[in-house]
Amino acid sequence: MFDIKFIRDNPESFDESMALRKVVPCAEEILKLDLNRRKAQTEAQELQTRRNELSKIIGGKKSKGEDTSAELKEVSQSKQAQANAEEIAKIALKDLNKALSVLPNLPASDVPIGSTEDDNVEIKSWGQPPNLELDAKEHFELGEALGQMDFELASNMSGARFVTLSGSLAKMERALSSFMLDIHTNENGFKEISVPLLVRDKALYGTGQLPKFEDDLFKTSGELYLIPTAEVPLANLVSNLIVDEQDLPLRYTAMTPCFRSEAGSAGKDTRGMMRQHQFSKVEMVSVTTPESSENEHERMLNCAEEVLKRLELPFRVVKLCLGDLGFSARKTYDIEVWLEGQKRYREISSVSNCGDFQSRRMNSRFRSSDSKSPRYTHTLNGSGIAVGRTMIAIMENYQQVDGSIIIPTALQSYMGGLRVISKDE
RNA sequence: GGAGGGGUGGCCGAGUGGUUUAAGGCGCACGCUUGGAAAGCGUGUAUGCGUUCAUAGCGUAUCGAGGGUUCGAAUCCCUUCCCCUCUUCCA
Repeated sequence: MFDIKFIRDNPESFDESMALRKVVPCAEEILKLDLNRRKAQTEAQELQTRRNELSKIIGGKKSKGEDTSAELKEVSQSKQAQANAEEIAKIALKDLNKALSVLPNLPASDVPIGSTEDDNVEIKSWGQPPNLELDAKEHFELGEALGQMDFELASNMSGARFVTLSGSLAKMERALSSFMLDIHTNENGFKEISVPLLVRDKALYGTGQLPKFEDDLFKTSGELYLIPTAEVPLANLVSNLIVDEQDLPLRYTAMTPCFRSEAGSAGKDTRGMMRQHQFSKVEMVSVTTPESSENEHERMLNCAEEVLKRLELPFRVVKLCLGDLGFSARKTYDIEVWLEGQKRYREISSVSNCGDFQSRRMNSRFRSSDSKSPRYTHTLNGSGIAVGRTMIAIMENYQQVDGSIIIPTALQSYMGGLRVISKDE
């Protein structure tokens, strides 16, 4: 959501920035609504001022038993005009908010030009692809051969894009969740939160999933939606709050299942656990001052990278180009992990700085000593990291000729000391 | 699920149609006082929007939220959200 005052002052540069994100110029139309609203509001307020005066006079006169018919007449005459002005102002505000609510965030100045993921820019890489001597298999082949990953059982009860894990693979999902949360809470200063998995539309509006992306969400028969990421409940922890500057940054983390309808991704990653309706993810959210969000962004990226480093999984980091940028983000880094079975890097974490975009929608502010009125916070979110895809990476990169999986050293204590997952365990 | 009670400023709390432009207290900030502190005294202490060069003034709205009645609503009516108590059911 944007500051209407900013658009008022910079309509041309606003349209130019929006054009980068393939949004047709709309500043003129928006400012027209804004002008109508202000005109009508000013008119209504002036009439209200007079009405308030008259009411006070009437009150005074009535208490003394004096005649008030003149005042009553004046009020009744202006009543309709005021109601009209109020109605116009109300509709204009509604239209204005509607128009603003579907506009994506403005990209940061250093976001690369480009329209597809091929235009993303690699900024660093870590580790070397293992380049196994064997004919590397994909995770679902390995998992099914181990008898611990079953897509058919899941689809029988839930349909496509679900999986059941069993035995050591089921345990690995739990182990990874604890492993990641421990890093973020013990070393990175994030506070662990247990959050609701069902939220109202208001919360999803705050983080930007609504009103534009309802199709990507699962909605219950009531008014609640299943969360597509813990970013939603974590960011909304600060909605409608004014926090003290000294309490910033706020850093939250949570492990939750995430639910996505995957509308529009038919045919994409249909095999395996790559793209499911339900998956586990550890999420990080930071709430900062505008001055420190850039640094926090780099910090959060490091926090996510650290998980892969400990697991000794090779990865690279790309900066998303304009066309690949999410709706609420002004800048995003994706971490892509090497998958030996696919022989390519695949997204395993997305770390975004949303600037004040979500904060305006959520009305999340902070009070600082150098400003009389509260200012909007900046919000950042990042996967820390996707648990399901981490399992895929471990399986594919640590596979052995006999189909067993070596467990990364750092994870072994979380697996009760287990070092290898094999079929005859 | 059933019955009842309640949501007022940072906090507590008064207020059932008109000097409430929300009493009073606490907290906080500044000032006076003091050798210094406490106490005391004084002043100030919300947010949005509009107007504006202005984060100065002025206007307007906000007593959980949204509508309504009225010349006038914290107060009356309707809808809705949340909290509490009892009861019921349940992990």
